[in-house]
Amino acid sequence: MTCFFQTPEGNFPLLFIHKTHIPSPPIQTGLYMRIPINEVTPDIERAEIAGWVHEVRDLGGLTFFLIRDRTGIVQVTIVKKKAPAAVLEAAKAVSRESVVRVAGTVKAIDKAPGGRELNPDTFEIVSACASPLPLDVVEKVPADLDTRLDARFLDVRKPRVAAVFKVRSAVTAAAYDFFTQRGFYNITSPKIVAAATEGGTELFPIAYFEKEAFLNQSPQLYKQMMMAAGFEKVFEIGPIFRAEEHNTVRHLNEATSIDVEVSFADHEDVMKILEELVAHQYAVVADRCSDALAEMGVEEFEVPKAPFPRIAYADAIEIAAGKIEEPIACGDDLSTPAERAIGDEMGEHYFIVDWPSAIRPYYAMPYEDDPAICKAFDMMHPRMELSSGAQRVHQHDLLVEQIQAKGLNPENFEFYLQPFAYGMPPHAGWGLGMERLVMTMLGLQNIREAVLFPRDRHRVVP
RNA sequence: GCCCAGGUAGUGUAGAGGCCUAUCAUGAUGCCCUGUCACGGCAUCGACACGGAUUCGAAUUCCGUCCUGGGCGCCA
Repeated sequence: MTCFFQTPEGNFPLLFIHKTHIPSPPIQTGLYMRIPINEVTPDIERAEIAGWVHEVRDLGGLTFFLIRDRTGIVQVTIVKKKAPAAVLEAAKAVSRESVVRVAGTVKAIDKAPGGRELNPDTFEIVSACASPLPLDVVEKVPADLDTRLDARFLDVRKPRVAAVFKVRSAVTAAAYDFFTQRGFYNITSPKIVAAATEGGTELFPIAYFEKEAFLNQSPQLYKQMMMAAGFEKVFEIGPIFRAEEHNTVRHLNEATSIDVEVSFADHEDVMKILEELVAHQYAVVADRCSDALAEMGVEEFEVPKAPFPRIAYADAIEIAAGKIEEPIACGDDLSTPAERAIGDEMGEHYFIVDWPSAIRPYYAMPYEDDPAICKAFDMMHPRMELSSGAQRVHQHDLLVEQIQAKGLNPENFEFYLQPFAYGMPPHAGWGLGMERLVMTMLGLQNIREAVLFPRDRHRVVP
């Protein structure tokens, strides 16, 4: 028997609406007529909710249940002397984290969390939860990250953990908005590829029928092909795979990349797009995710302002040399301590520009007046690198020359080089690491906390 | 891959050769409790990663294996 919740036409309660959620009428499905828990307010008479048993406090004649759904938590109070026998029976049998359906009258009570509680005439166990739980959802006892990831579906039941992914969802949505408004085409490139045309990072080999194939490390080459195709402005948000055996708090073997490529543009043009995107994503989170931020205990959420400062690679090296013990010179890659030292000095998002051509990929465009440096850049958060990009070499012959200069064989780059011989416009682009963006935005200590199901050197499940 | 630190009830911990029939908290189960909000009280349940060595005696020392965390390296 289902209890129906009557809502006056056009008069949905608005008191406790989270900004992250769109106010919604009762959700009628084949199974239920329920309302989100954050819309259970003192000014409605009846409510039917469905959710998980967050906590139980049994005082004898009086039992308090905290019931949780994705929108919030409400207290359900059962008075032993007054409640129907069926309610008492279910309330006695139910275990924590079971799914229940509860319907009854809503009362305004100061003593209850949120100033309201539900006195049920219906209390139904929809799906019982086994015991003991692999981890404590209420967080009276903390769990190690490894334990949490092993039982991730339970871990993200914690409102504090779920908040990370509400923010991540908003960050993704903000990017789609941003690019769509600016006339970018959204593309999807293949993740199964035949060869490692870029060199550098290691690839995961896969079995592809009778052929050898790999998981793609980056959509880079495909973005560039779409420049030759005349799409002019493209973006893609998708997975990338790196078979590096790294073991750090800021590396993943499967990550999400926000990738952009723009024709008739140079590195400065796409840096502008990048800084404006990041500022926009922060602004959207600040505007729409205040509840999620509060849930995580983020008190000061500063939206970075574009433009971000630019610092030349040579000057960055100088800063690092003055701050760290190990020797560092022009032409070196930035070590982790060097990166951190420069970040401390800058104190905000910034770009490192004018990199030596020798330590950037062959497709980075050298400066015409000084080919020793190139039009490549990294976009940094004080804690780490978030993005790298460049104006690309679009001249076929120069590209062949640069491939050879890196000690690579142009014959292995046939499918990459072909578009460059048939009218390739000048173009520039970048890739931005989604997980690092969310990690630095929220001050997470480990990048794995920014991924639902992280893939690292040792973890392939769940 | 290298270096460091670890692996004790479901979860998080105490433990430094005999004091361990292993601490505390949380949890689960039972009983008491009508306004809790980390509810409270009483009782019960539940663990030394695996293999080997040293020793009269090992959770504790040593070796190996597996696993975990952190730092570094690697990283279009």
